Amino acid sequence: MTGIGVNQPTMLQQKLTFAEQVADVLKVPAEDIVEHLEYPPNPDLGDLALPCFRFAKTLRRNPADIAKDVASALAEHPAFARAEATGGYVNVQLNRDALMRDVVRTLQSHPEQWFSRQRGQGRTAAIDYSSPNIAKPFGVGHLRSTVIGQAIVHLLEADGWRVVGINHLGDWGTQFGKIIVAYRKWGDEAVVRANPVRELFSLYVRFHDEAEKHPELDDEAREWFKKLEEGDAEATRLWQWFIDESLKVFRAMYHRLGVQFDHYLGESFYNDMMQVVVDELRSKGLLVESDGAEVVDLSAWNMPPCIIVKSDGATIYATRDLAAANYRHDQFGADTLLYVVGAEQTLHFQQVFKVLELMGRSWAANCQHVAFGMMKYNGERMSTRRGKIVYLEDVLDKAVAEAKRIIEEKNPSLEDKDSVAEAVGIGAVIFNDLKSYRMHDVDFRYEEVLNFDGETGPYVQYTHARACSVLRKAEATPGQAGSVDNLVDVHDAEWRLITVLAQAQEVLERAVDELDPSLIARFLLDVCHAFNRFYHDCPILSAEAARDQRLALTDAVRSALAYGLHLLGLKAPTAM
RNA sequence: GUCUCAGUAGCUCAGCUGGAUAGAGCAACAGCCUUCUAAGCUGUGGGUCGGGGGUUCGAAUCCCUCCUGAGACGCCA
Repeated sequence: MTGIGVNQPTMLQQKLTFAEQVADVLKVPAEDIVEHLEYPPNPDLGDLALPCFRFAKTLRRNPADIAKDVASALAEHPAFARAEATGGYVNVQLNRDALMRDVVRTLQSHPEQWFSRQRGQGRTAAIDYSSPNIAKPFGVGHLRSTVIGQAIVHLLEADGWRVVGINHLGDWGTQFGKIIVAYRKWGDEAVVRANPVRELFSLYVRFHDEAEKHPELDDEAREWFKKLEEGDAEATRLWQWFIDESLKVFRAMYHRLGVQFDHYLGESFYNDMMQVVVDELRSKGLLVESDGAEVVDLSAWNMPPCIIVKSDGATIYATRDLAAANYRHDQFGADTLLYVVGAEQTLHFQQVFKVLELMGRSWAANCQHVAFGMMKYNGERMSTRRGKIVYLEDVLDKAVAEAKRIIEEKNPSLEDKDSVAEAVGIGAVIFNDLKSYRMHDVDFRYEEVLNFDGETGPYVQYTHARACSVLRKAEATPGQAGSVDNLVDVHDAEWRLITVLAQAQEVLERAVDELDPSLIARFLLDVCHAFNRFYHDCPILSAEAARDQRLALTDAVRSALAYGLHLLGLKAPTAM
């Protein structure tokens, strides 16, 4: 366990203290013991537990005896209030006062320190996320890459990384030939200007309909894309116009979602870097001719070949991704490249990463495809071509309207109803997408997104607002409410809350290591549940001796939730 | 066909670097607001952890195999 610089009283530190105290007894390095410490299934048993069965073989003693020795070794240390051997387990109870003081004090003033020890110092990650296609609507399908990516940006930054967020817009390819053809045939400038993305998209859908009956349209589209590649003035003008209009709509959507990028770099940005990649591959002898195309043979790694130059001489997305990877490494100084892209592109990224390795890029090992499952609707795959898509804008609007309805019903005197409704409605949508495992496919259901009860974004936001409300009633300043200087007996509900809050660092580190925001989402739900239980069981303002410590604890929860919500990209209204 | 990923309560999921009676939420039912925001809290019912083998003191978790679903499998991204 190197790297714990400051002597932080997090649960991680408690574990380390435990491990160091018993390392001699078990004749095992402390860091190995930390790995095996766990939380007892039932809080009555204790706060931390060590199963001793695994040490039985090497020590040639039975687990129950080992547990007894471990327990007596722990009894000597002030951090532990009680250590007990039960069967092959050692259960300890921590010193409540000490941990509570440190959790609350740190959290009140510096929540970011409570969550992290800045392991990413000196590292830079470039992360590719959202990356929608120009002239196509922003559907709920794109939500996943967008919100997962944005949350990962926050997680890495929280752990000390420098992060470069990149929106790899789909602004190139034969699809633009199609849209140009469709626009020239059936489009109307005024109509497009009024609602650019939706109108361009319906032209695109119409193109596909008509092309089924009139295949010659496809040839026309190819011709127009070729003109675009050759710099034809008309083609370029239309293409640029589509991009400008799309970006206006996308930026508005990102603003609503609280999503930001350091760079918008579309696929077309790399056009003039392609030849360099091809030349390098060729000079390194990696390219082989195959059916008229030039490919990198990957059969030694049990993968199909990676196509670099198509048989018509044009490059392809793999080439583009190679160029982009080099650019991100060289220009942004990124030592780690992340791609938040759907799981259906897994093979493609494996190929690209392998080719980078073959090109001798040492950092290829730090490239990672952060894959996620597919968003479906009514169990069916959404299809942009056929126009079968759920517009994200519609989803957000419905969620916000639902939030507004609930506010009118429950808290009609609330100030800033509209901005709170916006924060809560959008929070519901974002949280819903972040809370479950990335790799699962999700079937989009309105009834689920529009339900604000239980394990939802609004529940977390509500709990935060509730804590804020208590502080307001106490006329206390957030960040310095109450005090933990003089503690009176810590109630079980208070303690339960402390033990959850104390796990923040472990959770953040695991979320970073696994690039999985859902761990943070579930942690926040645990905090909320523990706080609401506490809120229900323990009077705060009307408490006598315990008033100060409970107020401080409430403030600590407020701080932790505000910070956690920020990590996930949700707003934290102080009232709702 | 090959490869990858998934399969846990009616539904959505957690638990998966092996450990103590498999946990939440939703839905259903039953309680709790003259007291700090009931978007809350408590309780009840609900499980062959896809099936079968194996490893182990111990398997939802690791290995093998089969079944089911999704995705990928060369000139789209």
